[in-house]
Amino acid sequence: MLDKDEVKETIVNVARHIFSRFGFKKTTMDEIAIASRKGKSSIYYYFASKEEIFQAVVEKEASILKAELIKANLEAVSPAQKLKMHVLARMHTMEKLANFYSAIKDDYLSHLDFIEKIRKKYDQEEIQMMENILVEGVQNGEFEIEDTSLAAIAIVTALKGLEIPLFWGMEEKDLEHRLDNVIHILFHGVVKR
Amino acid sequence: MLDKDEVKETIVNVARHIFSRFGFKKTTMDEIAIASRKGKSSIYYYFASKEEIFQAVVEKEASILKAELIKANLEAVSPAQKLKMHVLARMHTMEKLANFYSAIKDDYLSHLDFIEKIRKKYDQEEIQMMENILVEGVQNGEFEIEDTSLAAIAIVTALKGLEIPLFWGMEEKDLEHRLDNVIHILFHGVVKR
DNA sequence: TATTCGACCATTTTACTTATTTAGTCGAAT
DNA sequence: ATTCGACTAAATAAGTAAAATGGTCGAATA
Repeated sequence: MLDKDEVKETIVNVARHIFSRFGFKKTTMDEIAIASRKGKSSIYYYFASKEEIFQAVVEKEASILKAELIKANLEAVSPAQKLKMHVLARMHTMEKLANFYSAIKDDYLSHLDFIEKIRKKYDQEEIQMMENILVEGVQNGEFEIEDTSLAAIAIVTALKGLEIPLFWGMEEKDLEHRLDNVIHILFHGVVKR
Repeated sequence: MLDKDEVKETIVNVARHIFSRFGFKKTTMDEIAIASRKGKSSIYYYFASKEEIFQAVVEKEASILKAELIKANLEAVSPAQKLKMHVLARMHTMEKLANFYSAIKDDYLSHLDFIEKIRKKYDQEEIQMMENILVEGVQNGEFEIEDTSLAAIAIVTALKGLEIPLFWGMEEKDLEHRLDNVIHILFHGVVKR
């Protein structure tokens, strides 16, 4: 017997899959209901509206990224390795999640406020994770950073900048090349004085 | 008496202005003709099609950026200053050109091939400009870079990543903050060993 | 009590037809 | 060499009726 939250999660996963094909507008509640093997009204028992399901999917996407980043962090041992793993895990996870963002391209503007809200929240968390890595590296003697807080913001900002072309379905093939560049910047810097 | 190329340039400038409001599809040749104070057929005397005008506008946008970068380069004296001026000039120019790219959002996919072609060409030139700055800095003793070629690609890639949010009309207010981060990365590096 | 369901409604979207606009042409005028 | 008005075929917008869709409700089920 599944409890309420488990059913909700199942529905969210099903919806995530469907939204990833043709976006928000072109997905119907009937589709979600059928794919969830439920009556439409049952879906409405768990979620108040299509919008609410959509928002749950967006949160799910964000939490998947977060989970992958935490996993990468735990697997790596040294701070330098953590940094590298973070960058790689982030980009490869975003590559997977890109389906969804690419599909909701047309619906993006009408959900901008919510999506930005979620992303800002998770950005803060990512910056915090990054700063922890950097602080550990400094204590470790592996890194030499003046302002870890600013550096964390700089790195996460750069990573966010890199992910966007992914969403719009361009230049995916260039991902590895871009990653090399980013890691090169982070590890060797570009201009040393 | 204006010669042919001057008239063409006038038309392109007028068209650039009009395309920047509502994009490609929602702009009519009659509008362009009226705004150019010409008959529609006269426009067709100078350009074979609406598409051709549009492409000329795209090239114009790219060449404006290039001109601004060259100007910034000439004004700065030291390589470090050139680097900083390049970044600032690029972002502030892109902020101005963002109108256009923001307006053609809906038409972007149908002109993707041409736009990408133009951008790739100018990217190459920008990377070359950047490498010249870096090489000069190394000779100067101001910079210490292992691979100036790779560094140039890395910097330009990072700048390109940063410009995209601008096109979609988001986070413009964060531009200065983002710029600070980028300059911080470039000048101080992030992780020094 | 917690959950599922079918029947139902108001609103939105689609499919289709018709009217208008638009990209592009052509021959004459300057 | 350049401009223009009149013209056409094709694309787009406007209008409308039919279908689909988001969401509700009360009864049924477990």
